[in-house]
Amino acid sequence: MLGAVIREYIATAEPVASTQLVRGYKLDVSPATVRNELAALEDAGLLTHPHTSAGRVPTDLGYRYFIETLMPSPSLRTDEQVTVSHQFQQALQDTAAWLRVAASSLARLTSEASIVTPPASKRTTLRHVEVVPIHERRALLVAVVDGGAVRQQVLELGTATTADQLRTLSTRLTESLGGATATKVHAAVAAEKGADADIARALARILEEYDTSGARELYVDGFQNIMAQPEFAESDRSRAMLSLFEDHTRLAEILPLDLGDGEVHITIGREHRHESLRDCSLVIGRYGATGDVVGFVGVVGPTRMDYARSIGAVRYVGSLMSDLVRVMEGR
Amino acid sequence: MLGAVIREYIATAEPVASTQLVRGYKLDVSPATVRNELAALEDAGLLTHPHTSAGRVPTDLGYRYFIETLMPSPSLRTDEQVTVSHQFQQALQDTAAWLRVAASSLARLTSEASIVTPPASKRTTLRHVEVVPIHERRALLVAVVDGGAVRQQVLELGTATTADQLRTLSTRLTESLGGATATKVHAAVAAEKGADADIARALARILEEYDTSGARELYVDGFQNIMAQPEFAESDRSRAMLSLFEDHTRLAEILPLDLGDGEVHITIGREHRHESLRDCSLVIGRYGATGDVVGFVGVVGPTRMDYARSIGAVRYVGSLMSDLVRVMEGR
DNA sequence: TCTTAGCACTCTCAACGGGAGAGTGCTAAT
DNA sequence: ATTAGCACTCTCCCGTTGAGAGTGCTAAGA
Repeated sequence: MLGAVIREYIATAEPVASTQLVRGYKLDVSPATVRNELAALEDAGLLTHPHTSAGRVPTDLGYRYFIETLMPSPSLRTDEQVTVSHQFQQALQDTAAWLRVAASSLARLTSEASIVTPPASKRTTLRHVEVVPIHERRALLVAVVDGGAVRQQVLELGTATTADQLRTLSTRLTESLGGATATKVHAAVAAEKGADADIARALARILEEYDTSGARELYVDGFQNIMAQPEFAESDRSRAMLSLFEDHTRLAEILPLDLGDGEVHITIGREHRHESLRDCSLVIGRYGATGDVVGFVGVVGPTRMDYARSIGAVRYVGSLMSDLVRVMEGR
Repeated sequence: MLGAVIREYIATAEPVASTQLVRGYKLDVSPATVRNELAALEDAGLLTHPHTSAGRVPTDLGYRYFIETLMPSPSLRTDEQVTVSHQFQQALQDTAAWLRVAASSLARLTSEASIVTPPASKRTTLRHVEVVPIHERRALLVAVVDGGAVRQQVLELGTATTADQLRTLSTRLTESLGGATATKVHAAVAAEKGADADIARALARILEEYDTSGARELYVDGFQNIMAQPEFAESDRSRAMLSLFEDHTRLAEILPLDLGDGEVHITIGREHRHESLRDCSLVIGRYGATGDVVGFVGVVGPTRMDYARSIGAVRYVGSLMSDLVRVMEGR
């Protein structure tokens, strides 16, 4: 019965009436009987109604109970999986596009807003260092880190340096610092002298930036999907959410950093700490390979959301992202 | 007088009444006189009023006239320039952060939404090629292009290859293809054989992607600023705009691709082709160095916007971005 | 004991109307 | 050319009203 109310409410966004349930689900009982049942569910705290003569609406607790005991097992249709997986194949070459593709796939699959963070690692290691000449006293430091991400930085060189010298330097740095963590690179700074120490310091900083597990970057897509929902009709609702996502420093407060691999974490309505997420639910999954490299994919929408679908989509896209990370790790 | 109406309307978002002008600007005439003048401006098409007994509101044409003849010369205060320039200094090292910093600076300066596109070039040249080993049969192709942008791509290698072989290959590719445009790289594909031809093809594709002048990427910030404005109280207004910015393929329709260097292009309300920008104005500037490398910085807001401020901010941030591009070009 | 028909009750929502207030346009006087 | 005075118009707010929806309760029936 609770399932029927939730299904109906998800579809219509209107409070569900007793007669509506009898008709819609061909129940062999009268509306009055249904009303009794609904009243019981309301006493249990799983439903409410906005005013005396309105139909029933699920509470946050109702959704929670539904998800944990009644919900059909979440999975995508095979053809949807194929479509998404195909898009990932296409983006396989261009690593910069992965996160965009993940976000847009999730948004399209669920018709909600999606969020994706880049992979971060607790102990990022350096894979390759290249110093590319720009000018005789200026160069671009390109660092490829474990997981395949590339970071670049402009270097001001103290002395004029030729391309050949830079190439030698690159080779040397890659060999001496390849596989090193931030702390190891820091240790190596002492061994280097003069300008090279500056470069080592810059590398250490780059690695450290990756080590901070809080995501500094966030890919959001499909925000307009949820803005179209009636619960966001007043623009200050969506504005509050948008401001949360535009301010990347507050992101860590949302992400379930202790999430296990392959698990999906769901927060519903008032379970959130943030006032602005009061009427929203988050479905967040973790991706990554060894447990060292970790990123998040998720879906944001009104509490009235198709949880089975969202969970299925988050799981699937998360698994695809994990595959990509594994590819970049050389497995 | 037009200036006074516009100033007042920008500040209050309410239709401006004759008495309000007399009081606010200490005019030595009666409200009736002001009304006569306002009526004349309305006949000229520079003002309207929403209904008979309401104050005056500027028309798109009114704003246009204001900008072109009456507006105070747009520039930022020195301390604001210093603040922004300082933020750019801080981000100087991390090239990936430039665009983010530009977008957030613009948003903060103007309290509007800001848009920034990455620099693109009509004839991108290759600066450096590096093939980084991931696995014995898999590598990461890292290409540094003219302007300092870095693109990466996963390569499946036909045969097992050692790190040393890849290093030699990188050096050879950098030397033979350094400074080459997409077409030249294409020509070189023929000369290469086997797996190396694949790599060359990938490089050519990367360069071509940069050559398409339409921006594929867009940094947006401060969207919540304009959502707070009364003209966006109904959420479908802002939703329409958001959908325009989320769909990057439609961006080229907005950007004034033929804009001269250092110029600022302004479109007001119904001057836009897009229905969803009907009540918005865009202030867009171009940045870039030689004219080869080109990107856009801009501000989006309601037509009721502080144009002087927006133009000043766009000009200044644009010039800072141009400086950065010049740095990356080695000058 | 469970179900259900019947009915009173409550609350929302849309439509209507009137009155206050704001601001204009016009006219006539200076 | 300016302006005082005034009628006119339109919005906005507020209270009222009636229809409609849906419930809760009660009492009768299986």
